[in-house]
Amino acid sequence: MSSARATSARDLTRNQHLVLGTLEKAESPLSAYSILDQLREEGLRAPLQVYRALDKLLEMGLAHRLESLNAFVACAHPHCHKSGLIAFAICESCGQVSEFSDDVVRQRLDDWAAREGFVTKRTTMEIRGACRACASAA
Amino acid sequence: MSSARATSARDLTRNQHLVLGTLEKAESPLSAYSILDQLREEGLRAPLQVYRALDKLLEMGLAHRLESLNAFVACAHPHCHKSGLIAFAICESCGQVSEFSDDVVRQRLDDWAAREGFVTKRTTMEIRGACRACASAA
DNA sequence: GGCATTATGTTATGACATTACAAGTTTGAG
DNA sequence: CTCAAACTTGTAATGTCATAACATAATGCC
Ligand SMILES: [Zn+2]
Ligand SMILES: [Zn+2]
Ligand SMILES: [Zn+2]
Ligand SMILES: [Zn+2]
Repeated sequence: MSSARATSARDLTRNQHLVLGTLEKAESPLSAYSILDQLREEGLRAPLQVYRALDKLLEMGLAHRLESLNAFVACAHPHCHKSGLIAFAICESCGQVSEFSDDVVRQRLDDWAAREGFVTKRTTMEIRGACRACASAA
Repeated sequence: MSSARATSARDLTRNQHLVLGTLEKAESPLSAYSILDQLREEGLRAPLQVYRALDKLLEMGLAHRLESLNAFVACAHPHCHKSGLIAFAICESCGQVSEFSDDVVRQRLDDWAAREGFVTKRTTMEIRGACRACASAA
């Protein structure tokens, strides 16, 4: 099998496909358990089924984990993650998440790491606050 | 009462003092439950006693929460948090945490927020990897 | 004292994540 | 084809992190 959709390195399994679909339809980050609840009628029953799918999706760069929320989102830019450092702005009012990157920031952190001899494996950067719409509504 | 130690705005309560002391003695971030375990002999019994103390310590800037670990550390620079943005480098091998700040990074994020109309409340920035000692040992 | 405010103690519960084991699928060597 | 290795899935139980709800005690102001 395996026809068109070359998502990344390989095709998705059924569970991975279901989980990613749920994340893509959502307007806000979802916890693993709320993903599970939305997929009960598809036959999923245990948290591990979701966590296993999420692990692979994170590896492939198709989803991200928001550490400050213990929640997950589908990647907003599946095709351009060259930067290597992604930042998230999370609206605490409406839940919307914006994904962006900044080469200057990446460079400054790389410089710091080089000076300190620190070998970076992964960086998380999360800005919490209110998006334009919610900020002006308040 | 209340003599010398003007930690911040006010003196610490007994529980706050115990929790902060535990964090300061630790060489790595501690979870709330491991703080609790270390304070059983001081009379603490329930998670909430620790979480309440931590909440106040975070407010006062005497401790920080590491979102990517669900753990807490004592602040390394209690007297100079003017920058408003603190980054943490966490060694996944030895657990050591370095706390630093970078005005250029802060400025870039402020600029992004200004462009987007995003009102920032709080920013977390955590670099995971290996410190110099552990990286060269490996 | 009387009353508001703040800190504490205790139990129960909720939310997030993993361990351990069993069973089914796929794939490819022989 | 047959068998076994490698991988994926299913399930139950457990572990870890955090808060809700309620009761009690100390503190400070009038
Ligand atoms: Zn992305
Ligand atoms: Zn919003
Ligand atoms: Zn600090
Ligand atoms: Zn180290």
